[in-house]
Amino acid sequence: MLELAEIEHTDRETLFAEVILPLAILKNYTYRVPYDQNNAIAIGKRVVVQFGKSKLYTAIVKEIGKLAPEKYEAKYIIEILDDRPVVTPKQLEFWQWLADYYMCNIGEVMNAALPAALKLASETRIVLNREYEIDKATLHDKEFLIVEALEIQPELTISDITKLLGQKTVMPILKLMFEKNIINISEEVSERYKPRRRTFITLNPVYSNQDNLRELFPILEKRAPKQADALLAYIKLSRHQKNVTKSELIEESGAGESSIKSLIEKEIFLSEDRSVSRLHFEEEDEAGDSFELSEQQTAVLQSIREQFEEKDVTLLHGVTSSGKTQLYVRLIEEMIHNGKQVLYLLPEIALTTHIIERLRMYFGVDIGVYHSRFNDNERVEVWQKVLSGEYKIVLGARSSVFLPFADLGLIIVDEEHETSYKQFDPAPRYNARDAAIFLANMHQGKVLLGSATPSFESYYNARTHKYGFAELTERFGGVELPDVQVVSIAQETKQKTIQSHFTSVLMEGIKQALENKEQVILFQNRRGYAPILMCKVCAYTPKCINCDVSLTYHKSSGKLHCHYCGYKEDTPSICPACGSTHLEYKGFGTEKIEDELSVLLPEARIARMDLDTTRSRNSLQTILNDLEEKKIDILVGTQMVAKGLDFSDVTLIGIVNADSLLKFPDYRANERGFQLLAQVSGRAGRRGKQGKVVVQTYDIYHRVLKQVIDNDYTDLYFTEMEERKNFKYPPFYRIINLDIKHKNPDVLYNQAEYLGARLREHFGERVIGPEQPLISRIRNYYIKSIMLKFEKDGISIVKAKSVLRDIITQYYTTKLSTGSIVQPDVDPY
DNA sequence: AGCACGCCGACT
DNA sequence: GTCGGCGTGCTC
Repeated sequence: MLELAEIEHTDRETLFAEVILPLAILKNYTYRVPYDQNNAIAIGKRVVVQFGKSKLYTAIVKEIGKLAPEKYEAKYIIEILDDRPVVTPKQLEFWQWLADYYMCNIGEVMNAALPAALKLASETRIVLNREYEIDKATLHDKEFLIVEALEIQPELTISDITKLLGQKTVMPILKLMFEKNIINISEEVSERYKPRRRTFITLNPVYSNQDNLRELFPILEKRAPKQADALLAYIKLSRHQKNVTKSELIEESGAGESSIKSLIEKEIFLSEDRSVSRLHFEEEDEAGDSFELSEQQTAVLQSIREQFEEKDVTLLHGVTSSGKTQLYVRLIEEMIHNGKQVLYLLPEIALTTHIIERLRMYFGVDIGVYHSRFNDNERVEVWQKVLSGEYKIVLGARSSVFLPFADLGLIIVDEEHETSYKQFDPAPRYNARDAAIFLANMHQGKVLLGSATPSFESYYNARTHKYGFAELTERFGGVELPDVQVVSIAQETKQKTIQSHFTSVLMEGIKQALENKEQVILFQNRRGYAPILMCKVCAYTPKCINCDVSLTYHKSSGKLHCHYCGYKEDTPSICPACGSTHLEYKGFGTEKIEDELSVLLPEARIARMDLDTTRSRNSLQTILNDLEEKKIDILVGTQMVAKGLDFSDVTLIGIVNADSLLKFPDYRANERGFQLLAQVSGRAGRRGKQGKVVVQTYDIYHRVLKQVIDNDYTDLYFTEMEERKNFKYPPFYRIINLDIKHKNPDVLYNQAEYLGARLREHFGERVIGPEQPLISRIRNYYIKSIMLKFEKDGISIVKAKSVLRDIITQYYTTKLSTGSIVQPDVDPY
């Protein structure tokens, strides 16, 4: 196998390219390079190949060689799509590492890594780009044909287009049309991420001279009184605010849009369109503007720099609002100065306009932003700009570790403990935080992990000096930590002071906040209305027909929903088992909280934020806008409200039921519970006013609650670590889970037992199970799981994985494995 | 992932 | 007697 550069005068030679196909298949496949393409082929370029009887795929060239495969006749590459490689050799190495580490196929990694528009396949659907006005006169014949066809039939697949044009090579045409923005890839959920734009009005500087202004007034008053009103309103508004928007001006003056337009035409007003942050951050921005680091921040920054001298990874433990972002900005600045690239990773939900604008403010517009709310065109654009080196800084979610960086100096992983960094379905089941560490290492760059509540793994690595460690203990600008109050649900129930799900303490707090025109967030970690519908007579509960779970009642749809497969059915009015009409809703979710609260507080403006209300287009931004504009008094939400969002006027947070956070059967329950509670609590309070958190629970003496009140992370850490050690859990042990699935539970039982036995032959006591998971059937597949616990030293994890891989491969060759799926999950959550 | 080949049930 | 169900195996 050789590089292009080594190949000279190869016109006569036959070259073969080993390619990666975007499929979950075990091997890579070798294709023959057409003679006239010998100079065009290169590693990292995309090629179109036929795979199987009729399918065309975009594949990536992994290696180029001269030897013809012995056992088969290689097919020809149909075409080479790129003039320059779109994937770098470093990325290919990274892909291979991910595939090995997370025990999946490199094709699956490719699938996750490449934006859809870079891997057009024959079943990819093409649509017209509605944001582009097509001038048909400029189109070539074939482009014209495609556009015409798309006007009749809004979606065409690539094979449709092949038939339409009557030729096999359609990709170059489509590629060109894609680049000219004529067409788009059809996506089910392509939600264009639009920054909010506002028109700002300023007075022409000519009129800052009082005399000129005095001259202007009488003329306007006479000829256009409305315009004079607008001008007056502007002067009034600008007296106490820096920026005046057009809409504010219209509202204040009572003048119409047209009056303002004429003033702009007369060049009395100047207008400018600017995108504005969706969230209120004036106070924080002020802190950012002055950009003076506190004494502690300066010391910590210096300490991080020193630790980077010796260590590749440093953990920054900083309480909420301690100004971690300001340190990041400093470090980014230094890296850019040294000509290196920086990747700033954030959980998806925390990627709001605010943080983007803030960084753009510091570093100008050359910041790439990459997340799933971007449509595919935009994703490809970011990809290309990272590849060309135009973007030095990328701000992105999990998948941005896949961008084609050339020289990464630093990766910042903010909120490093966030479980959303781990992808669960589909493969690759990778953790972007851990992948980032490997990626940085490949570039000889550094990693900074930041969190107010670090994951135990990272904290442990820091304590054992594998990672560097730095700590910010003061809240920036002296903002106080909120006052956390634990309230007993049991006691209030006994005293009958509880109203539906709200204790008197919480209720009083809400009323107080509403009176003060402050905002409230209520947190309930369950969506829907009621998780269980139960017959009072025979205790029957409706279950999902595909999964082993009870159905959740959703009042908004009036139906019972399955949260695992999406199945819905009508709510029965009589019990299907015994015919009784006494059906009762048990438990409660965000929908019910919202509902009951609106009865108790009819005048309050209540909104809900959970998966159901944010699924549709722009709905997340709408909710955030409404909150910012004070159109919402109380926001009821799931986890979502806790993750990285900052609302400056929220003074009260209510945890409706803390027990559901702390009592689930998982060794991480306490760690997660603490993180979530600490995070939600961090949302309360603002400068000059201490926030308040009310935690409702049945178990007021729960250890973790005390640790939350005291904000004592280290106490949590040490108590939990003792258990982790005793029960052989991370960070002392590495875990690999095997999920075995089959449609028939009896067959599955035998398969799982067989696999378990085979594994035990090699790994002995390290094998736990097979066990029945909490939810034993999803989407009609029964599930068994086997857990493997490997001690950190004494066994090579690489070797163990290779043995494991062999066992799975061998298992698939046996007749017993028929119909079963084995899914490894490395470092599961 | 697709698609074809292949072996058992309800239909013209 | 055939159409078609989806189980299984292969794709350079």
